[in-house]
Formats: sequence, structure tokens, C-alpha cells
Amino acid sequence: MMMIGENNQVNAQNEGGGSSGGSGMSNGSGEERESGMMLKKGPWSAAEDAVLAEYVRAHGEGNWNAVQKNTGLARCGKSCRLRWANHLRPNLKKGAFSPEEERIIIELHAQIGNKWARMATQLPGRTDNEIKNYWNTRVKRRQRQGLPLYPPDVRPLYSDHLYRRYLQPSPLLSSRPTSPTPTSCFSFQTPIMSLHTSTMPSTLHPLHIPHRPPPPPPPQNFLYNRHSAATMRPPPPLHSPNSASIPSSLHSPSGSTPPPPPISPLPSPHNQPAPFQTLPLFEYPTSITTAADYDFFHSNKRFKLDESQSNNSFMLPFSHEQNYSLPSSSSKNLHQPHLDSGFFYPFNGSSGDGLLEDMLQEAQALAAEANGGRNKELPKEMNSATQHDQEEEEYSRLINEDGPTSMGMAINEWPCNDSGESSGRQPSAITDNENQLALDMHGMASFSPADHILPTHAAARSSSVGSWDNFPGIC
DNA sequence: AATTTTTACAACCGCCAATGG
DNA sequence: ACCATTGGCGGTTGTAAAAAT
Repeated sequence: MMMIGENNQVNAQNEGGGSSGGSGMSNGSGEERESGMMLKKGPWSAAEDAVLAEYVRAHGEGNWNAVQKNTGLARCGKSCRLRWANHLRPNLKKGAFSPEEERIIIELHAQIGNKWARMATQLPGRTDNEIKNYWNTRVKRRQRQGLPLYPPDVRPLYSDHLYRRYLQPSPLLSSRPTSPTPTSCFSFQTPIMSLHTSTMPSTLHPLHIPHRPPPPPPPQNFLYNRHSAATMRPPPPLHSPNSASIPSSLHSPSGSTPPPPPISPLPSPHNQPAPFQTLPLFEYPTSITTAADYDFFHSNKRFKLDESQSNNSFMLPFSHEQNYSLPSSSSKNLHQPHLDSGFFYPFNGSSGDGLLEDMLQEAQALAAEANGGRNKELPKEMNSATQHDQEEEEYSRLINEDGPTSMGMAINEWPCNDSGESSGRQPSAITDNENQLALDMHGMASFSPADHILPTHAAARSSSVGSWDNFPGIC
């Protein structure tokens, strides 16, 4: 915890940080000069807090730059406003979020995305900063654990920012407008590779492929249980029972909440008319250092290096009619999976989907080989009774209680319009024309397969990577 | 017990829109 | 219309504490 003492310490982190909010130059010591006065940066002291609180008590909020002028407080107006809003104003709640608050945050995020300030208006006493921090921590935690970002009964409805992350122009769609605003969308990295579709052509299959486990030791469990994994119920209602606590004004930007898409079997890739062109699945990692890694990328017949691409794309042998370009190839992309909001929907993967079954079997074989026949190595963190465990339990229950007809597949979002309204059909049921329309509508120019597919090597090697046991349908 | 990793938090940064001169 | 200032927002970073190894 950051110490707030009386000594007006200067935080070294601000060295070379440049100007802040239009204030003067940084002097490299955590202070800035404005109007001839050295402005402090870094943690606030109790004395500074007292000065600011007294000023606001006397003059009210606003006109923050006047604080420094009138009180001599060596803080810029921006800093004063932030300090007041986040720490000093009355009725601020401190401490951990209650389960109710967490639920509200999750549901709000599912609806409006990273609109922290708007979320804060729905959580009295909480600041946007707190909410943002909570969410970012949650994202990291669940990513590492390989869990969906949202519980099964919450489905992200927002659409706008889901796509911003990927709106870099591509050779195919370079004329489309792009947004400069990246977000912390979360593309969930489960122990299974998930080929998310939020920015991919809707005719693509969402696909789960167990990823190559990290080089031993320790091996991960990759056994795939087709029977338990082959059950999936339709998505639950959009809102949990307590979602009524969320004001309607915060529902989708369009003002109406789109209904959940009806569930229908998703045809297998084999049901698609051939020939299939290929889709870049992930970038060739630039940091392969082990023979096992090399073998995985070069000997696995399901992946092939697309030599037509300068960025060492690997391809899956089925795909949309077009290839999609990758953003700049970098090991960073590979090792830092992009964050996006994954959720699940049924995938009919058990009725003669030869390709998919082959892939799954292949992955299973790879897993068994890598794992030396051993299963079930639960990371320590998976044994703790936490909220996510409860969510996971519920999720598993939802998955397993229905008939063995479908398999859980993670995707980001249905094809939908700008208001987040779903087309109401499975991606594979979308025609090419419609798919192109969707692309046009969203400017879905490119995506980063590496972001979506591969777990970070670092994460994969860390002890905190969840085993398959932690993923519903995988045993 | 020492070290490493993760978490929680605070604060800063840059951008942008609103406002007023 | 232009420009500077101000305030707000979302993203990012740094750090201490806690947890894990």
C-alpha cells in the first residue's frame, strides 16, 4: 500500500513524465514548475489533503486550478480534482467491493464496456478509478485462470468497443474508417485455444483447440472428454435476476436490449461448401527456443505456414473466403493475449464433424504425449473457494445438465449491428454476402490471431495456468 | 526464510470536449 | 472563428502488500 506520510515525499516514478494537464515542464524530480511554483507529483500527504479539503469546503468543487493559486498547494488543478474525487469527497466507500457491487460491475461492463465513469454513477460511493482497477484485476485473474470474463448468465451486449481493438486497416478493407481508441476488450485465453470471432468473418467457425502445453516440466493436462464437453445449454437469459438493479438507461446504446440469439446447431466446417481458403491462425512465434515448440509449429499437419504472408502467418485449413491480414507481427502480440470479452454459445461439434474431431483427437494425442499420461494437476489457486469457483461450478452445471449434443465454444460476439443487436443466427448460418455486410458495418478489418489463439508462453509456463479440469467439458 | 509473483491501489498521462474570452 | 483553459475520461504505470513458490 502506498504510504501517505507527512513528509511530502516525491515519487520517483514521475521522473521524465513530461507535463501533466498543461502544466509546466518536468524538472525530472517529480515536480513541475507552474507559474513559478514547483508543483509536486506523486502521493498526497495528509497535510495536502487537509488543504484541499478545506479549500473545497470553503469554495466548493470546480475551478481546480484556483486551488494552487489560492492556497499555495503545490499541486496542479488536475491532480486536485482527482484527489478530491477519488479520496476526499464525502460518502466515499472504501474497502473491497461487495458481491452485489461486483455483480453490478460485471453486468454493467457487459452492457456498456469500459465506461468507468458511467459505471461509477450506478455504484454510490465508488469511483471510476476503483471500478477500473477492479475490472482490470478481474480481467487478468480470469485470463490467467482460463475462465470466461463474464459468468454464464451475463452476456456482453455492447458492440462498439469490441471492435475498436482490431480496426487497423487491412489490405482488404483498408478504406474502412478506423478508431484510434484501443480498449481493454478481453479475448479470453482458456486452456483451450479459442478462435474468437468478434473480428472475424462470421462464417468462420469458432474453434477450440487445446494449445500446446508448455515445455516440461510441469506438463499440463490436455485430455479432452468429448462426452462431458459435448453438452451445452443455450445461453441463459441476458440478465440475471438481480440485473433489474441496473437502470434501463444503461442498457445498450441503442436504447433497447437485443434479445439473445436463438440457438441452432452450428454446421461443421465440413458442411461448408469447399474449397476453403485459409485463415491466419496465429503468428509464428519469434521466440521459439525449444525443440518441442518447433515441432509443434512445424510438424503439426493442422497448421501450415502461409508463405505468401510476410509475417509468418500460420493457417488453418478452413476459413472464410478471404485471408485476413495480421497486425504488425511481433512477439509481443504472441505473448500478450489480447483482452476481450469472451462468452460461450453452443457448438454442434459431435455429429460427424470430422475435421473438428480430428483436431480434437490430435490435440488430445498431443496432450497425452506431452503430459506423459498424467492428468489432473490442479493449480493451487484452483483449490481455493473463491467467487470464480462458484461461477465455474455453476457454469459446469449449466453445461453438463443438458443432452450430449453440443460442445461449448467460446466466441466473442454474434454478428450484430452497431447497436449490439444480434443477427439471431449462428455465425455459420450467415451467408457470405451478409458476412461482408457485417464486415462493412463494423469495419472489421483485421484481427490478431496470435492474440486470440496462443496463451502467453510466460503464462503457459507459469504455475497459475489452469488445467483442463478447470474448464467445463474438459476432464 | 528468501525469493518471486500477484494483487490492489494510487496517481499520472494523453486525449478530447466543453467553455469562455 | 480561433485559441486557451478547464474538466472529464480511459489507459497505463509504479509500488507496497499479500500470496505463492
